[in-house]
Amino acid sequence: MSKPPDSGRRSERSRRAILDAALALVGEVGYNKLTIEAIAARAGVGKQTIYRWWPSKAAVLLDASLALAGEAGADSGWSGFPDTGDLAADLKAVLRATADEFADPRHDAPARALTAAGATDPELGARFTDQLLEPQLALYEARLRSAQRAGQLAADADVRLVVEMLLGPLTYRWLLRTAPLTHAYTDALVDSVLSGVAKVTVR
Amino acid sequence: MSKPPDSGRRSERSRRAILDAALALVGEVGYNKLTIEAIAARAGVGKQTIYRWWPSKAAVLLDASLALAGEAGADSGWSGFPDTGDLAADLKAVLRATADEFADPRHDAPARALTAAGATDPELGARFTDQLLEPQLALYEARLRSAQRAGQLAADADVRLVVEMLLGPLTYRWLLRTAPLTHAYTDALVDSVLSGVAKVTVR
Amino acid sequence: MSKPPDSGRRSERSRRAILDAALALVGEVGYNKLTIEAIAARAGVGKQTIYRWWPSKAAVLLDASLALAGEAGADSGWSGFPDTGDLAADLKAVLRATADEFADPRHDAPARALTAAGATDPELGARFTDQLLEPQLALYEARLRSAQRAGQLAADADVRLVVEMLLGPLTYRWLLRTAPLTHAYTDALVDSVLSGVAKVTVR
Amino acid sequence: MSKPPDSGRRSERSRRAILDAALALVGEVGYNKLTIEAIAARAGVGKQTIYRWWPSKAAVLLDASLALAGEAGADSGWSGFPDTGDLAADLKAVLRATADEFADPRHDAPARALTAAGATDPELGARFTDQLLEPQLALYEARLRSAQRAGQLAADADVRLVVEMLLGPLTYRWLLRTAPLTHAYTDALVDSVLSGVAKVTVR
DNA sequence: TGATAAACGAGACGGTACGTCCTGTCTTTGG
DNA sequence: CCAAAGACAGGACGTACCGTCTCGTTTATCA
Repeated sequence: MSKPPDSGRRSERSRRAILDAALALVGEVGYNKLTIEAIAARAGVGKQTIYRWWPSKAAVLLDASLALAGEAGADSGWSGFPDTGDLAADLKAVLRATADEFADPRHDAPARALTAAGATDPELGARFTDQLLEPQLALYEARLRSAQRAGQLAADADVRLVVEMLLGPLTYRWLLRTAPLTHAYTDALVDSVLSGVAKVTVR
Repeated sequence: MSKPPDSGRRSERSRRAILDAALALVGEVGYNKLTIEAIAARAGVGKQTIYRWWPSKAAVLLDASLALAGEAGADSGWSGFPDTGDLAADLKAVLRATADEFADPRHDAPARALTAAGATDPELGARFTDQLLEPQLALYEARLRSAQRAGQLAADADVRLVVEMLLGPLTYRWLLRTAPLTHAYTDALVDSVLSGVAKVTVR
Repeated sequence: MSKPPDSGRRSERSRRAILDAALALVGEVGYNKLTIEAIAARAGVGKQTIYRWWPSKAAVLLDASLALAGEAGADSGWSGFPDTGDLAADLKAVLRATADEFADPRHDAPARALTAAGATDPELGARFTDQLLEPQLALYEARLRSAQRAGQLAADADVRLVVEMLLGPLTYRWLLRTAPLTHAYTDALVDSVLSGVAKVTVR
Repeated sequence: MSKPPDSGRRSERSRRAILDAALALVGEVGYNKLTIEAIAARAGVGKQTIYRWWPSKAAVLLDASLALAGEAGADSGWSGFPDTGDLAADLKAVLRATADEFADPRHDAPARALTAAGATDPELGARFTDQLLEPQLALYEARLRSAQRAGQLAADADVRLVVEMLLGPLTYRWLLRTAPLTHAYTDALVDSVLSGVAKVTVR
């Protein structure tokens, strides 16, 4: 029966310093060499203050990424998903932006670390998925449903499957580094997903 | 000037024991808690014998997975990729088998571990990709090119992109555990990739 | 310029609870594992209330021992040192009582703790000596001076030295646990101190 | 079932460095502020190397003191206890030397630390007594028995008691710092112990 | 009889050291 | 003459307390 700490007394100053230090360090030394001790030292904080509020370095990084995502959203005024009426164009725009984001080291390092840690640690993976991933996927799904209503997407299409057809290949390339993430690639991906790759015979 | 060890004198007995111990332990305790010391103890081997031949625990696991893949191939008499002439059927069969393999804990644990480690460590990732992944991708590509020659696949389709459209979503679901890998899912994936998801208007 | 706290507002309830907790805990876990945090928890008191009034756990224990000694004195109606006119008998009675007290765990634990702490920390040692030890020694000295006036003790004897000859060996055995503290031992000690151990030749 | 380490493989170099560092540090910062971490750092040794061979910092210090005592004995060619035939003179010489030793900070600090630690920790105390103290006491006892045979000491005197009458008061003054350890004091002590302090009436 | 100021309980904080575990290297020894 | 066994220097782990510092909450004078 360990009692949870009183979050009312929590020091916001320390919380921010820890998240900032974690983000900075994961970029500098990588996830494997990231240590709680180094985060504490960089943040000017006692180790216990980290252990009091987070169960692992992965959890710290998850919160740091959430904060980063929150700021990024606020900064860019990205309230939602574009919906110009042209599904292909909208998807291409978003996938290009996503590819660019993956190319930015500030996001790349923590995103890789979390994805990898989540793949290995189911509990963390669940939190990662729920808190960071799903909200994004929901935006895609909303846009796709709008397209369905507009008659641009097959009415019986599995919206979730379509999202994964778009993000799966992109994530695959990014994570496994099998090839660079160019705009040409994401554009081709959108086209292929929408129209299929089988040879269309005259009917 | 460290001299590379004489691979002629290498003990096959120890090598196998180490790989087996690594596979067993990664299943028992997970990758993060897998230690070289435990592998050595389980294998009845001195630590130095591991350090002599592998640079890291990830490298041990990579070799262990290669050995496992070799055996699996030999066991099942899987010489190649089916080519019955029906592209969709062949892809569905292979993707079903792949999904089943991901569901087998003996493969799941090391595969997750290596994918995660490779995502974080570029050098290991490169070896993982080259030695384990690419050979498999090549089989898909060969089958797809055969389909192109047979007029079942668009002649201008980017074969590599198509492979990623098939394996990307599958890997995405597996790695992030967003949903279970059912045969219904893989079948739907193949269909969607081949025919596209956009509403086909009468032309 | 830190202001000393206002002792008028001091909570007697807390003071007693702290001293009691300290005595109880030193008996349970020993001095080395005695912590201010545990004392505070046991006493149902904030840590600051301890730090406000005592500089160290040793100081707390010293006050606790002083209180204990006060009570013990009050309980047993021990106002002074016996003076029946028979020096040897009086000393034996007191040394027996002292030996018995050392055998009582309620006194043994804090006494050992304070003696040990005082041996290592000169400042604490000085307070321990002045406040607890010297008052007792003074009683011995008074009795011995009375004996000198009665012609039972050599007029030129160094009274302080004699006290140490009585308490030194006793303390030595107790502290170093070289042998049990029996009444036979204390009796023999008194006799030996008074008459000496050298063979008395006929003169 | 933890296995004891193989003492055959022990590094003599590390052992000496640890003992030397412990002695140096206990003199510099005192026993309470002596930390295993500091000893390891000063000795250029991993902490584990200390924990492998000693259970506590007190045990390290005990071994260090044993080594010191061994050297001191070897250095000074102190083969035994003087036996000139004059018991009083011999005892005075040895007690003077003992008092001088207690005045030497190199011996004072570790001796205090061990005595205090042993008073609090019975197991350590037993080792301290057996390994360091008893061998010295045995020398006193031998000299006293020799005096008994020579008719200088009462034949029925408890030799152990006499030793404690000599060392008890000395130790008492040293440990509690009630008064300085002068040669005048040790001389008076010897005389008082031998001839007693009671007024000798004409017989 | 309230106002107000201090001491109080609670406990988060920046730190230090603990004792354990593992890393990767080096050394000894037994088959 | 290897290779197992394992000691070594190093360093991070997660925990326990240190002594300091707010937080509200009692108390308990004095205005």
